[in-house]
Amino acid sequence: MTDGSIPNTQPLDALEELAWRDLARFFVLAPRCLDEDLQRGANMPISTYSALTHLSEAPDHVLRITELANRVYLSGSRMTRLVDALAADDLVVKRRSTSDARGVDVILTAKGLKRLQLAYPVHLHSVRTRVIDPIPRASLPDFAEVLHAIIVALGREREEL
Amino acid sequence: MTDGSIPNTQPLDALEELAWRDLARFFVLAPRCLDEDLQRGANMPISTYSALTHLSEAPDHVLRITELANRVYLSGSRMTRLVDALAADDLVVKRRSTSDARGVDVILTAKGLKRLQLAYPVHLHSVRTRVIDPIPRASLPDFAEVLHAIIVALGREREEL
DNA sequence: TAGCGATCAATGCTCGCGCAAGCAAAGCTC
DNA sequence: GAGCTTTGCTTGCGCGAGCATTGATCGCTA
Repeated sequence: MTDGSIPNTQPLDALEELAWRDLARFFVLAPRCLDEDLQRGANMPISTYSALTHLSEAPDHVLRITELANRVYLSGSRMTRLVDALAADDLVVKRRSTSDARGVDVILTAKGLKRLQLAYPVHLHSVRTRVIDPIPRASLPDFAEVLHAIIVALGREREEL
Repeated sequence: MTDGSIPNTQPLDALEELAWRDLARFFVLAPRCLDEDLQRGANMPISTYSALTHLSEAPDHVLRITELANRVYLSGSRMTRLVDALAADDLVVKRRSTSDARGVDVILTAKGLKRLQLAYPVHLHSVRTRVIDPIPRASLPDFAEVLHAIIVALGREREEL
């Protein structure tokens, strides 16, 4: 807090309570549901899909492990192992960075791209069906804006308690 | 699909993409953030908090393990172990159900209630700061409604693919 | 240029979680 | 009421994820 006011512990009113319950349900159910869809339809976990996607969007299909970890919201250690697994399946190639000998370049292979292209429509359909299409088009702009405000608030963590 | 149309794999437009990205960030960041807050402020993981809350709201502060698992969105096996841990700390008591010898009643103790009451303001403040307060009051009704539509869509899983 | 702190990745470890199997009790059907 | 099925919980196990440590390298500064 920048001022000396009492921390906000006003109980949630009925409407806030409702919104909160659904938000909580959302962040429990959504990941599971989307992951299951992708698993069933393309035999691929979301973490893999996300990593491949970010690689496919990167210049030359190359990213460093740390950078990839940041974008996928995984820890560095986890990404090391994920990349190892992908490399074992020839979906990516690991190569010592030439410019920085500490770093490792992760390069998407043709096989990896193919695999991603196969999974893409499955995931897209899943996201549409489960999440996007249920949002009435007219409500979308407002919804996106509110959501963004929440994300920003989540982002500025660790001030006060 | 009930009709014979092609599955919806229309790529997301710009606005949908924006909303989707923030939703995805939300369900990654929100649980972490709220869990960290509660851990730091009350030394309690969210799963424990949720279990204790549901118990405190149940008649006589009693719930069966399976029922508790359903409400907290955990598997039965996980709940068995969680309840064991809570029982080890005397926050709950396990007792063979009298009406159904297969079942186990989980009963919130005075100590458990006390512990919950200590954690409550911490979590409330966390939820307010991170999530609820960033929502402009005027947008709340619409937001809640849209969110609920999404939850419903998430709920009716496993039709088509 | 020698040294020091910061950064990148790899590795060992632990934890949370679900699944599958097992067991006991309950319920159902003939 | 004997057997099959279902339900409720427990237990063994594996997987995904983060943390802490280590080692190599980089960059900055005296």
